[in-house]
Amino acid sequence: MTKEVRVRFAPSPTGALHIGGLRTALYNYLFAKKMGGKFILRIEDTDQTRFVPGAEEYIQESLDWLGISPDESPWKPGSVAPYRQSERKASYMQYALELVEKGHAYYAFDTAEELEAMRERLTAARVLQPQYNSITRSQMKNSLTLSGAELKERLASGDPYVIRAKLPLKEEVRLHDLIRGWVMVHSSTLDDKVLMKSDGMPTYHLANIVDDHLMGITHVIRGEEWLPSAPLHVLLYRFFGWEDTMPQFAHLPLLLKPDGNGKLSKRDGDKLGFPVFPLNWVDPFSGEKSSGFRENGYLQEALLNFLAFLGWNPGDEREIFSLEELVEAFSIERIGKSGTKFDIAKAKWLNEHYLRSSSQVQLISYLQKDADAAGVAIAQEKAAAIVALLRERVTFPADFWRDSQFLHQAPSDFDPEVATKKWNGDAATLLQAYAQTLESGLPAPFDAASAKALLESTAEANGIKLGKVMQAARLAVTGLGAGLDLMEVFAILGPQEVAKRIRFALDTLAIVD
RNA sequence: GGUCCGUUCGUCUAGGGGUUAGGACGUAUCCCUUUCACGGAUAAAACACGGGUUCGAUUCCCGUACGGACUACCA
Repeated sequence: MTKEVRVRFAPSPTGALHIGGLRTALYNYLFAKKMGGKFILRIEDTDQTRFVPGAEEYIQESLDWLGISPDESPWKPGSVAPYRQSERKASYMQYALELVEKGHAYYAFDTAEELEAMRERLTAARVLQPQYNSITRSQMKNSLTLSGAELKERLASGDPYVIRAKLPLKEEVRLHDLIRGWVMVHSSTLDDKVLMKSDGMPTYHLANIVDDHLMGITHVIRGEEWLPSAPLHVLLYRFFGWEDTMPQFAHLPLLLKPDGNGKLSKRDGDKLGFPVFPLNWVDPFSGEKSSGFRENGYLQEALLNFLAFLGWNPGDEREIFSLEELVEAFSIERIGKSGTKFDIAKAKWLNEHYLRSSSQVQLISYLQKDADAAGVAIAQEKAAAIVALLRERVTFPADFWRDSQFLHQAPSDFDPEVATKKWNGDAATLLQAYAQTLESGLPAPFDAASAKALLESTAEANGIKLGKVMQAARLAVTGLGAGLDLMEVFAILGPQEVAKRIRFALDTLAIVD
């Protein structure tokens, strides 16, 4: 039997969870469930200067909303707790020290100014990549260049220092990526990355390797932006002697801007008018607001389906997948290699699909909720009729209310273009007669069929062709030139309201024949 | 600049040495219809370029171009 699959999603609580991060979380979840393994959430808050209050809760709420809650997390600790790196702080130093002892890391005392001076010197000497590496470290202030006595003294006096990885000068580092195959990088292009910062916190690189090891992570599924540092991570596993349990890597293609160039960013959403975050978010420091898919009316099933297909496909022609179906169909092998442009039109289409397959009761509740908020009471029967008429033509839940405005309130003005083109003497004559009939009281129930029959007979009695005046009738009653089946609208409004609206139109609209 | 990754219709993609290069979104047209949608049908639309390898390359290899990521005591 093989080892249980354990994957982790490891965001930093530095703000709202980006939609790309959410997709990474989804793929981790899908893989874990597919393999019968565990999906773990670890908060990577080693940069105290970037911590943003509320960001953790935002992450949690986003995952919960999508239905991909982690099996283990800070809020649901498993056997490898804690799940917040700030709470694991105490354990990292011993690992860094272990590397120092093994000769794979060293203390460095260089100040920010000295580092800057080094880079300037190197740049002046036309060194292409000024970096702290196997060559330049010999000229810097570190435990490799300082005398044993001075090192002891600096350490004892509490001089601030970092611990850097000591990378080999010449070594081909190979790593196998589940999505990209073998990736080869020469160690001479890597620099001596900082492992422990002077504030006593580890950097991503150290914390990540140590925690993945300690938490029994079997597969690291993360964004492509980590690919360049993956060779360093492989080296660290080797330094620790953990190579035989090193997780497998899968670097996901990035989500790109819809118009082509670059990684999708927060600004794109603002600019193009669609969200790039799952939920609304207000930055606690700047007060800046970002809108979310959820509040924009996207259904969680739709966002899930949309996200899953950004870089993955099942290999056949199915497009509509529930979370369970995604789990069933998912495989890392079918994740694409190239960056994916974010196309909101597809998300809208999916949303329409899921909205239409929602229950009548659910859709009515959307309408009623918005009506309540606007202080309008809609009889349940009327709401049901509205939803039935609208369900094939909405994209978002809020459309039920928005697109049924004219059913709740008589038009105060009329589409001028339609009025000019369609309003004529015949229409006025017919509607005048129709309104009169409606006002005189009707024997039969007033439904779409009887409303139509009555309109037809009225037209016939006046020698008017119905087709010529339907648009005018629509204009008179709704103020608009297009929309729902007019007779159904009449039925919902009822005879008295229809007559009243016709009277108003007759009084308001000028006849231009 | 350097390192690494990538490149099939506008977009998401299937495919893979011999195919009419398939699907979906979007777009257009037609049908349905009192309008608009829905639905149905149809159409336009792609293998970045140049060399190899091969009987044959969109598919394999190498270059070029283009795009992207990374290049912090951020993750």
